[in-house]
Amino acid sequence: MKKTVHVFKALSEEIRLRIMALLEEGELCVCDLMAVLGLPQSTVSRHLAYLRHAGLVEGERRGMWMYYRLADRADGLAGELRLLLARCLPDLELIRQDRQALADYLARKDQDTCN
Amino acid sequence: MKKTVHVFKALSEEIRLRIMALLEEGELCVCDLMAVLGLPQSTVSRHLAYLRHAGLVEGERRGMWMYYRLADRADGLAGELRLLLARCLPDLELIRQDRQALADYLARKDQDTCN
DNA sequence: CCTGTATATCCGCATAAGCGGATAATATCA
DNA sequence: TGATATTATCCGCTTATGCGGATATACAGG
Repeated sequence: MKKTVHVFKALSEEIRLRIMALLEEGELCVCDLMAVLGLPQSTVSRHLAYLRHAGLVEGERRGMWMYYRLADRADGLAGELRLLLARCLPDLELIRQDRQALADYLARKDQDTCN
Repeated sequence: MKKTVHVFKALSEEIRLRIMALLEEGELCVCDLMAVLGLPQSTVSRHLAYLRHAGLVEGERRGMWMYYRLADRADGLAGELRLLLARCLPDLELIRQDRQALADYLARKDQDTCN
């Protein structure tokens, strides 16, 4: 029961819902999320840690970067909630804005790499 | 977005999840929930108010009693969450115990009425 | 009205949770 | 090893949340 409550708590915060929606687009590192959300690093890392402890997200270090993605083998509740979020979050204007900001950011990032 | 967060907050509390599971069995008044959960009246009423404000539950006064039930016309998110809870909550031992306690309580109640 | 019952709300208190700058830990590269 | 970049954690602070006794409100019956 504690675990169930913890999963719901993890999703009952605006920034964490926005992060979940962004990770739905694919894995991202902390600095990607900082740039798109416009939030300080400690805030982003803290929320990612919360989501990770709830089993909703998993991280993998590659070099200096920590890449986060939605947890693959999410058990019953977490898995169902992921599907639910995928259906319901795009209804929210702020979520759509974030996803557009992510697309813009990734385009800019790729372009810079070519310079 | 605030509404979405509010709905998740409503479900990220043990007592409120237990209440949701009990109301899945049918409408109940505050004193029924007090008896089954073994909690003081102010605590039960407060949690019911929280669930009501989140649109997950609705109440109807009949005489001296307020009967609460799961909200019928739950919109997108609330509706999806109700289905999800119906699937996932019975996995939890505490929830099954509560439902058994409810069944016992209702049986006793009916019997007393016949006296 | 007055009394008793059921429920909602108020209140002060204790704990939890979010914030973001500061610091520590980890990794890369010279 | 030293300098730099990325991320995690610590810290003090503020706000939010839950608690349950006390009080207020709503209703039924005399």
